[in-house]
Amino acid sequence: MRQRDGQTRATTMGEVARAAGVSQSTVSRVVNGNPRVDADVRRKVERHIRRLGYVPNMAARTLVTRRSDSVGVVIPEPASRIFGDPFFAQVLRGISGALNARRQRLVLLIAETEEQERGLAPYLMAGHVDGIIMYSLHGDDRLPDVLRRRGIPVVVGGLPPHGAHVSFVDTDNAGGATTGVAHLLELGRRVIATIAGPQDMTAGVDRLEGYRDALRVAGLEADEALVAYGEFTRESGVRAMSELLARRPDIDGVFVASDLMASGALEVLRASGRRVPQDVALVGFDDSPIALMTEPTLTSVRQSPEIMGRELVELLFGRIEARDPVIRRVMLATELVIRRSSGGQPSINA
Amino acid sequence: MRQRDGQTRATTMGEVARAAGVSQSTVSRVVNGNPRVDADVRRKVERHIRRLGYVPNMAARTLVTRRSDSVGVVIPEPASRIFGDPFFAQVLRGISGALNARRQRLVLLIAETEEQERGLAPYLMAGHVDGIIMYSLHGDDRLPDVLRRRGIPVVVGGLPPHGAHVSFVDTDNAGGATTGVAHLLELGRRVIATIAGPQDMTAGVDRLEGYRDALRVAGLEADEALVAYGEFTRESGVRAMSELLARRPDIDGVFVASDLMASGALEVLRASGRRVPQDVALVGFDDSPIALMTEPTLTSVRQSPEIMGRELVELLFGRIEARDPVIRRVMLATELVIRRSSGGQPSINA
DNA sequence: CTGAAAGCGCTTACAG
DNA sequence: CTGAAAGCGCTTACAG
Repeated sequence: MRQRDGQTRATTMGEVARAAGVSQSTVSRVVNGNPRVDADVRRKVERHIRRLGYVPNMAARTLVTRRSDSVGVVIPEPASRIFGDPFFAQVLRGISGALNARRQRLVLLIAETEEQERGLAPYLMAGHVDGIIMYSLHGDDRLPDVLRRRGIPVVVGGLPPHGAHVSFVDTDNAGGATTGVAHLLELGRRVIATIAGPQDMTAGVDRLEGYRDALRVAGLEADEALVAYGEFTRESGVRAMSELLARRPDIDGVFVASDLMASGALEVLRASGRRVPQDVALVGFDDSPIALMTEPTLTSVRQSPEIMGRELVELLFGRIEARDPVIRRVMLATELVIRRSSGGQPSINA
Repeated sequence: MRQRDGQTRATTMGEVARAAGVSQSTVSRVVNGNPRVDADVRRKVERHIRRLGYVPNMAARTLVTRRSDSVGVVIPEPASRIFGDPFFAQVLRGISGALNARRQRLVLLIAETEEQERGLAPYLMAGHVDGIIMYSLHGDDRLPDVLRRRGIPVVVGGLPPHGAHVSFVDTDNAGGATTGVAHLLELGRRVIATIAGPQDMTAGVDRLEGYRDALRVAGLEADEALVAYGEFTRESGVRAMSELLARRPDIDGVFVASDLMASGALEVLRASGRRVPQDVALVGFDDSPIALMTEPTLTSVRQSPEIMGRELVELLFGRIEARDPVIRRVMLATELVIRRSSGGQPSINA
């Protein structure tokens, strides 16, 4: 049915019903796979649905069922990180795959500023999504809690900075960092610096804690001159490594809280005339595709962003479907992948 | 209002109306910023809206206005590429930013298989989105045309493989490739190979054509032994470079149709004992963040994925709002950014 | 400027 | 197994 504006008006359920000589209720039952429909009637209705190109109107359905079959994914992160760091895309892929399997849609909501994030709240509460996944939370982001209080199912990737009143999936950041630093210690490094992540994110805090734990266990005293901070970007890795070298030129090992920052650190080390790993051994975090692109390739703590995405979806639907009020915490293990930047014995899976 | 299941039932417009002692029509006018409302009445209604935490139900609104205020973004691409190649995220960012500015929502639809893509059609036609953006099209993807015939506004990133019946934004792939190869020629290279992209994508075809044009203009004869094909992934770059070296060990320049493939090619060149750029000069395409991570850094043809994203949104809303039936083609310029992998005089913007 | 009423296209008891 | 009817929460002529 063509209208003045060239837009094709969609066929309605009532039209299908009339064409097939049945009631609208029957068409609805056929469309929704209700088994209590006579096989012949079903076939007839299906034929007319195909012939007329009928597609159910989602808005009408949502209005009555209160299910939109879509999930909002909120990433409060500025441009600079989202498109530089493979992590975001990988988590998103995990989410997308799991959602596809459930025939649910993904509404992507990137909030580059706090103001934009605040603007999201009304939308998220308007029933356009059945549940919400957030990840890469900063500081005291109140949105998860606001949504939860509204009764909207929400789950979070990464331990929320101010504790969790919602279910979340986290990586064993501290454990992973400890393993990375322990590796450097085993290789005989003794002046081990770290480039930590942002301290308003638990991933940043926990990886730094893991670094400190490993040194403490090894009986090495903590030296704040060996700690520099970045924002999980390449440029901040460049800056942080320069600072560290200026403060402690005798550094012989560096644990960097992300591969992207490690790639920046590597550049600075090389520019300073140091050989990696001979003079300075380097360990990154993420085991992202970047780890294979640098020269030398990066030893890195592998996390599983795709699995995190998948688990977030499972957790969310636990809440949505079972109305499960329990707060669940899923912790994902890490694994050290040894490559050339540390000079260790390469892993099989490197 | 708390229900049995702990879900908070949303306040309706009627409840706000009753509380404020006005009609539902008036509340609707206030919510939608209709100017024909008495200032005092408006204030009173707004107070009750805030007090009750009223948020309009999108499904109900969509049902009558036929506008969902959301846009579907369809990327028909397997996992391997989407999360390895910064290009996708960058285009997405451009789209997301432009959509945010218009207060429109982004429904992300990743189709990893043709079957999944087919499954998208009913959803896209169910009125859940006001328009559709597709990019990274392969082969004879019929979806844009199917949607167009349904009267659904659709625009495409990259020239559609089988010609365009829809508006699109494309990069000057051929021109960019020609510039890249001309750069190698100017540096005195004479045995210039190429790693082309997939030939079921116009970006792949056009960049190869640009390579051939540049050689033809220079009076060099075409040699198919100098052409290898990849799929815009790092691994395919590794494979293709190995093939090329086996066929023509005398190669002294390579134009690679993407930075990700170039990073793979670089690894093979280095492993073969060749120095880059002294023995083999390398030019990539994209000027993605990867170009800065390799050693040496990559000379590359810069394209503007974020601008592509933004332009796609503009084009789409031209269709949606003006019911503009004209097919528009937007062509984005490229720029050669010279870094160390080609051994040329570095650009200021490198 | 304001309100009563119809209608958007579905689903879902309810009755048969 | 099938149908008539109510209702989901809005917007929008229409009348005043």
